[in-house]
Amino acid sequence: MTDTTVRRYQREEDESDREPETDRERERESESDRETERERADEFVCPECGGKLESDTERGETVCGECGLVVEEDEIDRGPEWRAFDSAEKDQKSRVGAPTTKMMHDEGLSTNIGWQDKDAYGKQLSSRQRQKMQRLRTWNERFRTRDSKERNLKQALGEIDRMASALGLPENVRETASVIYRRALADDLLPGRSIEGVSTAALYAAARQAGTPRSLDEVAGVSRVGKDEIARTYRYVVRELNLEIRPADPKSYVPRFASDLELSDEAERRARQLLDSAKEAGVHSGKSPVGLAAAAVYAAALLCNEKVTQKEVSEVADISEVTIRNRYHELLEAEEGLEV
DNA sequence: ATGGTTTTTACTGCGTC
DNA sequence: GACGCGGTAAAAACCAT
Repeated sequence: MTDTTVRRYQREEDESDREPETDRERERESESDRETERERADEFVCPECGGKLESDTERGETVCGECGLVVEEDEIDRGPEWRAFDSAEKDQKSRVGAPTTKMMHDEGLSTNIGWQDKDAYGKQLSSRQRQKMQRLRTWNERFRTRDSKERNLKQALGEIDRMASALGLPENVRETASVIYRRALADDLLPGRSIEGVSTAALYAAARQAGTPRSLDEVAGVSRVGKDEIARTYRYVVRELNLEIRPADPKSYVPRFASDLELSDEAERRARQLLDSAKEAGVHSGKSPVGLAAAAVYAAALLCNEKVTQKEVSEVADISEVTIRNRYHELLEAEEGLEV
C-alpha cells in the first residue's frame, strides 16, 4: 500500500491539443515530393542576407542562421510517419501502436482476396466475375474484422465485469465502461495495447464519469496490469475519444467512505458541508481529492461525536494518516474562516 | 534531467483508558 | 502499557519545466 491516489487532479482539463490532423496528413503525401524539390532549388540561401538557412524540424520552420529571418513557417513535416513525432517529448507515450500486419489477431491467417482483377494466369476477369469478386471482398472483410473484434470485445467485457464487481461498481458503470471500450475498439485504439490495459482504463474512466470514482490503486489492485500502464492507457483513451472527465470531486468519495465506516447520515452530510466550504475557501487545488474526502469524513465524524480513528479512515480511504491530519486541519481552518 | 510540490514513512512525545 | 493523536524530518512519488 505504498503508492496511492489519483494524481493529475485539476490538470486534466488540458484538452487543448486535439485537432484532427487528417487533412494535413493527406496533403503531406502529395506535397512532400514537390517540397524537397523546392528546397534543393533554393539551396538553403536566405533571400534577405544570403546567409545559410537552417530548418527547425521541431517547430516546422526554416530560419536564416544569419539574420534570423523565418523563411518558411508551418512547413510540411517530413519527419517519420506520425505527427506525434513533433511532440514526442511532450507526449511520448501516446503513440499509436505499430502498423498492424504482425499484430493482427489472426496473424494474417485468414483469407485474403487480391485487389487486382486478374485470375491465376494473370488474365483480366470478365465484368461479371469482377463484380462477384468485389462482393466477396466486401463480405470477407466484414466477417473478418467482425469476428476478430467480437472476440476481442467478448474477452474485454468479461474483464470489465470481473473488475467492476470486485470493486463493487454498479451496473451503469459497467455499461459505460463497455461503451467506452467499444468506442476504443471502433477507433482502432487497440493495436499495440493490451486488452487488459484498455478495459481497465475504460472501467476507470467510466467509474469517474459516473461519479463513483475508484482510485488508481484500487483499480490496479483488481486488474492484471500495472498502475502506470493503466494511467498511460487511460490518458490515451481519454484524449483519443475526447471523453470529458473532470478531476474527481472529493464529495463523490464521501458516501463510500462513510458507509464503510458505518457513519450516520448526519456525519455524511456534515462531511459534504465541510468539503463545500473547503471549495469556497479554495483549499483545493493540487491536493489529492481522496485525501480531502478522507479528512472531511474524519472531521465530520469527530464533529458528530462518532468514534472513528484516523487509522480506520486511512485504511478505507487508502491514504496515510499524516495526510488526513494535514487536510483536516486545513478543512477546519477553511470552515472557520468562512463562518466568521 | 531538474526542481517544486505533495504524499508517505518512520519516529517522537503527550495524554487517556 | 497500549492506543489514539499530533508534529517533524527525510524520502519517495508525481508533475511541470
